[in-house]
Amino acid sequence: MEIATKYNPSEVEDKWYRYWMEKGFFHSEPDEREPYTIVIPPPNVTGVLHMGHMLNNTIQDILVRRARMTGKNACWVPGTDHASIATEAKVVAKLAKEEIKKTDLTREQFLEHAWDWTHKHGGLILEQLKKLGASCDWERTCFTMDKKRSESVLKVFVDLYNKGFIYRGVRMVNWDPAAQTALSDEEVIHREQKGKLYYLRYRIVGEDGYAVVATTRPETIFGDTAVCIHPDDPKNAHLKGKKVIVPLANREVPIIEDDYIDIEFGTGCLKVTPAHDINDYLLGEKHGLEIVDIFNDNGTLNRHGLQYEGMDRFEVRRQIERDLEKAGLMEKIEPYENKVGFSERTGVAIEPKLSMQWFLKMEDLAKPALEAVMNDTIQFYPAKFKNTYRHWMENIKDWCISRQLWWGHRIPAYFLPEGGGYVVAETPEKAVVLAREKSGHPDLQLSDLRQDEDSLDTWFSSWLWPISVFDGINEPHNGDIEYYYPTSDLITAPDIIFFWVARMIIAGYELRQKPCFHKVYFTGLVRDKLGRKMSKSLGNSPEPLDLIANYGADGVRMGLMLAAPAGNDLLFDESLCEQGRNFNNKIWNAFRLVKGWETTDKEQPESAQIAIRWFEAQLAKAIGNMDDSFGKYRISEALMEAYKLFWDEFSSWYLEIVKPDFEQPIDQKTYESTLQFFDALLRLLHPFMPFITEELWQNLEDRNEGESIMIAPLPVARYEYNSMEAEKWILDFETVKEIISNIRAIRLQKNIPAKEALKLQILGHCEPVYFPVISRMAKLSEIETTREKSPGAVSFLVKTEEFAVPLENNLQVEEELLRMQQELNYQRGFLDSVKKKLDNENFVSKAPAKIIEMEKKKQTDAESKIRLLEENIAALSK
RNA sequence: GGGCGUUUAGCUCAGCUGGUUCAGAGCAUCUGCCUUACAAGCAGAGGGUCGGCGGUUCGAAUCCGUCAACGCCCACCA
Repeated sequence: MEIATKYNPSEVEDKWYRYWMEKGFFHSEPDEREPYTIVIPPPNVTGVLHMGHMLNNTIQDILVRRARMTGKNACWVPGTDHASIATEAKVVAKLAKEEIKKTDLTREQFLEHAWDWTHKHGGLILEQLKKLGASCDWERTCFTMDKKRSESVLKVFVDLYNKGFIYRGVRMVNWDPAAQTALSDEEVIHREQKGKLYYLRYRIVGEDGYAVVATTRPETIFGDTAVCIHPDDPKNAHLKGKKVIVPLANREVPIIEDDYIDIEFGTGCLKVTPAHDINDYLLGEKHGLEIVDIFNDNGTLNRHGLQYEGMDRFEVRRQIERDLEKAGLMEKIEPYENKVGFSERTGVAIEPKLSMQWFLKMEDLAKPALEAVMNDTIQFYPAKFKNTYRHWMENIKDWCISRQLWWGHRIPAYFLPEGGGYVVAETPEKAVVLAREKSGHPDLQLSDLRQDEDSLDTWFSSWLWPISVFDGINEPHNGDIEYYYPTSDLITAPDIIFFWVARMIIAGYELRQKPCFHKVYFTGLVRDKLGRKMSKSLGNSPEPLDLIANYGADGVRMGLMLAAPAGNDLLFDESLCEQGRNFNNKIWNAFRLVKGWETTDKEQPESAQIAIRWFEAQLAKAIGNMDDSFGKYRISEALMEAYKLFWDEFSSWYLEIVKPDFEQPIDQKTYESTLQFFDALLRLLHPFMPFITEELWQNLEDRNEGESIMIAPLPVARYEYNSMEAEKWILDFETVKEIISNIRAIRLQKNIPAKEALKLQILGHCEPVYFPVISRMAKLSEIETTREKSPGAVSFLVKTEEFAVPLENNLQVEEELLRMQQELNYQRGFLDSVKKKLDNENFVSKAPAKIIEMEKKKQTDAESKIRLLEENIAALSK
């Protein structure tokens, strides 16, 4: 069979993915096996794959594939999120290009456009995941706004409303003037801003002079309804009880007193704008101040802004600065840095705004969810996120769940024709029934009711995800939810710990009285190799599908996993994919070698027997180490274990030992063992690199239709983890490797060509059973056990045993002497330090016996090494 | 302003409850090899006073204190 010298991923990836799909290997149904469940963090329905998705989904796929191979019934549920703000913004932008304004459309018309857009661009990201090899159960694909999920959302809303957790009220909320909707606190990002601190003069009514007020937002003066000072502030005491005139607006407002004021800040005078600042709002409430809202929903000033009406808030700030100066009402301007909130989605500065919104009371709901994480019912990896979580949960605020958007789940509240009352119901039909009851009008019709215009925060559907994907809200006792819930692992990024993770846990306990998952693995952020966040604007994010095209899906997966210890950000560089690709190639070539062998019934060489015995032990150890690493979610460590096992132990040592001479056949026994090892290695590697392992596994032996490595069991170790016997074979072999490496080093130093066979003299002890291996790997013609080495032989020590390689005309005696002298000096120094320790009475009396034993062994070893070196030096110097 | 975390080889990171897995791994680097599985490779080698200072201890990368740098999260001082 002719096989190319390089692995070509593109030739096999699609083929095997199709095969897996056709055979239904990804699909799961409840059965008697233990379930292993992951729900995907649903990406935005119209989003495209980025490196964060690649990382996140690679990890999920590794865990799912591994679980499947350990005999669990693995189910990975995929799906997408309707992403209300993001998607609505995209649709609005698209309409704008067609010169259609959202305000010109009815809700129904707009939604039609939005669904068109969703159907056109939606789900692309899921297709991209298939290229990565994701073994999702595609038959279970969900969308947060499909029928069942939408019904679930409404049902939960009604349920929580009826339990008294949901209320409606006027509150100060974060207003996004671009999206023109309220946002939750979590959707606001605070950033340090270089701005100015303006000192404005408020003329005192009835006398000369001013109250000087410091503000960062002079454009809000039109909303001022008071100026506040500290009651104990001597420098502003003269203002007590007076009134001042708001500059430009020429309105009189009272001076009020409150100890909320920081006397030291600015002038100690605060302008109070209850409509546009949360603190001012609270002050206003306390002092019964009027509330003047000066902004339109889009961030321009309304009629209260007088001559500035219709201008944008920032434009007004610039203009008002000039106008105040002109009017002589600007005392001074200082540069100033403060934190300003920005919309996570649209990036514009948030406007605190009073408005009527729907809220979810969080305090009681949060309690069991906090408890579950604190007592490790739900475990976080890494655990440091427990702190973050606790802090948030202990200070949790009510969740503003209404959004002034159309794309989303419309709030199922229906207003009565008169009196401002409303009813909450899952369907309009039920609403009518309730409305008739509530209003006392039995002939009330649906057309008499007006449904709330708002829709729900996207996260109000995402937080149900682990339940809703199994339809556990609509059908709380169906077979799927009973079997798959609680889910096993959640793989996500820490930036949505509050948005999503915490709220899912809350929902899990409130709606099912159970955790929604057992373990949460937080991935790091994917950064570039300079540590910068990958972003479109920086242009430093590689295109995932291009990477796959260049390095193969397996190569990219490995590149990501090599860089990704749990919880740390990973500095991604394409060279990591190169390393992944190289590894693929290594596996490929090992396969070429093994498959090229012809077998014979001749006897098995001793060296092969030794190699097999050793590799079984090495394999067992690696399997144990990998189990251990997976148990701790140290996936990159598990991968590195497999990587070294395949490359170093299997390829460089095992295969090199058993490899027959050129064009010679191999004995049947060794061949079979080798195939078994290869099979085991492929299975160990399969979760990391599904495609190449399937391709090679299918060709390693004759397979039947319907067989696949992805449903094969993981290899079982022949020895128990850390078994003494296996340890001995491994340790012995380490010594053998060291002997071989020493001989190879001598060969290189002395410039002896590979073809020239060398002789080895063993002066110390070495088990003869290893002679064939040493002879073969070091290319020896003879091994001799002797008491005296040949003159001119180069000697070396392995542990405390001496070996020598006799050389015909070794001219570099000087060099040899120097090397030995250096080694001697080192050993003497080492011996001194050990002796010093053993002479220290404190050490001998306080250290444990085991440690003292070890120190004594160090001493005797060093002494014997010194003796040997001294003898050798003396002999050479003659 | 509070809280958390990081600092170990050129780079990315392991080193759990102090002692032969104690100074490690991968990559990169250097040297020699185109040795018929693989140059996307093989063989060999070099490289760190474990951020600084102080303390506890017979013994500290590991525990404590302190300082420094960086990162993240939270917070309504205009």
